[in-house]
Amino acid sequence: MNRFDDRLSLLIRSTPSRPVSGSLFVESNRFEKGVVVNIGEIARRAGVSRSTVSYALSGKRPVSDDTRRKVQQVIDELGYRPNASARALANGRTSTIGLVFPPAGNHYTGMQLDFIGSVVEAAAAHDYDVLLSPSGVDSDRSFQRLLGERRVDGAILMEIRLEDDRVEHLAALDFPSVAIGRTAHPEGGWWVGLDHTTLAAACVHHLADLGHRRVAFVNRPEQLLRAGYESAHRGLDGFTKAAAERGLTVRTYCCGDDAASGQACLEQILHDDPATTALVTLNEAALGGLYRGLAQAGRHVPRDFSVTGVVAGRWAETVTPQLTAADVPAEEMGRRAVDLLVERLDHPDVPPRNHLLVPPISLRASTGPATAS
Amino acid sequence: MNRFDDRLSLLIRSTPSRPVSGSLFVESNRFEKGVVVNIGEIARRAGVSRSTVSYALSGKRPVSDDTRRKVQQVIDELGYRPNASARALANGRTSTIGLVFPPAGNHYTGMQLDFIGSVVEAAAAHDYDVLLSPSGVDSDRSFQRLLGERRVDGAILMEIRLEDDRVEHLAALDFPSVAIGRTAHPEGGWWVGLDHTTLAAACVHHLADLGHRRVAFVNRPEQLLRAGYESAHRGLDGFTKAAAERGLTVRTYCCGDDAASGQACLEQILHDDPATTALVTLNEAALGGLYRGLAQAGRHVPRDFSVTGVVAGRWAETVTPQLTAADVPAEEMGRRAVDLLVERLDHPDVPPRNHLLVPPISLRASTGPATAS
DNA sequence: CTTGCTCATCGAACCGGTTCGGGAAACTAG
DNA sequence: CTAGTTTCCCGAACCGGTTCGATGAGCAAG
Repeated sequence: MNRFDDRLSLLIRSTPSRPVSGSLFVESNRFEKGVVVNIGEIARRAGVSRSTVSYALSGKRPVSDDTRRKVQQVIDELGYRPNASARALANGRTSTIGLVFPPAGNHYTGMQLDFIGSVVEAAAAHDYDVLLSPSGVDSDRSFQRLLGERRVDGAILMEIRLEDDRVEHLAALDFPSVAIGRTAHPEGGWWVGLDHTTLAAACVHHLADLGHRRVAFVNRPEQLLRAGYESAHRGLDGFTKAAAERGLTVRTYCCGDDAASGQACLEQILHDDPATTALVTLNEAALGGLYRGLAQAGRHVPRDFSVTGVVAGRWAETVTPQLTAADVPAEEMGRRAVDLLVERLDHPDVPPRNHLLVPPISLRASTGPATAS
Repeated sequence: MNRFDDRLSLLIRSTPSRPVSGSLFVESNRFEKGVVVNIGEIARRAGVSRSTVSYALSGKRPVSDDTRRKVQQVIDELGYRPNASARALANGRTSTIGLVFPPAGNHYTGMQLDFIGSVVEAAAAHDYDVLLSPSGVDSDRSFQRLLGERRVDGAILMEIRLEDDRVEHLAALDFPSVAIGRTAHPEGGWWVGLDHTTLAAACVHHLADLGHRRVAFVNRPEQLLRAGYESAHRGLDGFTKAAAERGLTVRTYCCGDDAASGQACLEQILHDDPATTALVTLNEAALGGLYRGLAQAGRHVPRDFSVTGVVAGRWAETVTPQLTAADVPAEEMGRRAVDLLVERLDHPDVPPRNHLLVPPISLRASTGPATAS
């Protein structure tokens, strides 16, 4: 049985399930009147050659108005759309970008969701599709597929580590990619970053200005810190230095990405130093648990205890009282990453560009002056 | 300048940026020793024909051990991976599934994130990639790309409406797809659904059993209800019928997908009927706001007021007190949807299958007996 | 009536795989 | 030694587009 028979049998098999005639689905290019609709069929019906159809569509060479109209009419009639694989094979571009993020083993946070959403929308605006690749490290199979099999024109990397083999690898290959986050040596790279150092420091200064002297830092899980996640490290750095500068007494904690861990972490904090009056956190997912811990310990926020940190704005507003925090502009970051990548794809020779964002602290309701103890 | 020159210029241009020699990246099949690595190159180096290489890889015809070893050795040496577009063109399968979800105009909820994550992981386990398509309705450009241009082998649809043109369209085309959700007439379709009717009713019975007589229902945004979202409709139905059955006094509300709307909604509830002692919600994103509204009204949960609903478990545990709720098994639903789709792709002739899930109510800390008023 | 030029179109090659039919070599049986 | 099988591999066609060089028609200038 050759390939065409196979195609026919497909047609025949599908027919009984629902009559195809009558309802004209312009999107189908397989079931139209029992004919395979490809560029050759369009050419035949329009009475021109395949190349003419191609040029009529792409506009890369002039085509007379008459034939363009005729071709367009046939295309509309049959609902023809050029096959993406064939096009990709011929011109070497897939019109797809890869979005690389770590697998969900460690739960997704709300921030990641915001990134994904904004990347998809921004990509759609540029006529790119987005292929998701759950790859934490360079050697993941999914990552290999993306690059080795040329499934995407470029990639956006999330959850960057200070030493990130994925970033280095792509840079060495000169493969078009943009990182959401900075490695330890971001010079000459393409990325969109958040200045976690400055933001964490700003939180410390905010609390110090309010008179807090004993402050805890709630970081992402230890496993991520050990893996070298940049936000965890830079945030910790900024916190530590600013706290030293202001002469604060501090303790730092790692905390799992879920509510239960947050609650446990808060209990630990108050156990280690009951005189603690404030905390700074990077851990969005633990926030609910931290609040719960405070409530159970009888500490009222913000009267007895102040909470702040670096969190996506949308989630900071979910808790009660709303969190005073440096709002992670996830939507903007995703959009900018796509814009950079598209620019890089369109102009392969432009020098690397990047954006380092430093959003201000949004004053909401979770911090207040330290009460004399 | 013909295509090969173009390729060469690419090579040349990329060279100065970083020396390629020395570091051997087995994933690259473009920059290896200045030679394009495709199946022909493998064949030449192994001293066999292209078809032999293909058969050695696919195993669709026997190949002698000697040549197989030789071919494999060359492949390993050069880090060859077959081009996905070419393969897709030749055998008509892209090894990609499309995940169709509405654009973020209406914010993403945590539940959607869980779906996306689990679908991506399950797909990876079956060696499929996932292409994201932000399409609410049939006519979206992104949806057209997916199908018309044959970018995917099959699709998973999220956020199903009772009358959903996307579902009907795909069914009419016999295009392999699985819905996460049920239309009004789900018979004979492929889907994974949640029995919102039963779950909402279970919430009502739970509250009625605790003695509550005046109960509010907080639904998804009105816009979604009008659009016909199945969860909003079926949930409302189940709530209304069960409440009638138990003789409860009820009011139903629509509420925006964010904390501020939740707070406003709760104020409205207490304004409309201050004697209300409990609510049922489907609106995960508003949950934080509902809690905040209750706190500000001086109603303690669960002593003065009970809250329950249908919410992804992970998010029910984020609020304080933790929500007693029917936990949406998002992870399981995503996984099952992928399993069904893969089955359908592998065996085009098996009859439609589906799963209707009815998770139990998880008793946590947000409901309690009604206090005599 | 040629020559030269522009414009519109065509045919063929190509992208990088898969698949089918056929054929040479090796092996078996008579 | 010949005829029939089996084993392994090759060449060619094909998937559905894009792109390049060539060609012929139409037209203006000489």
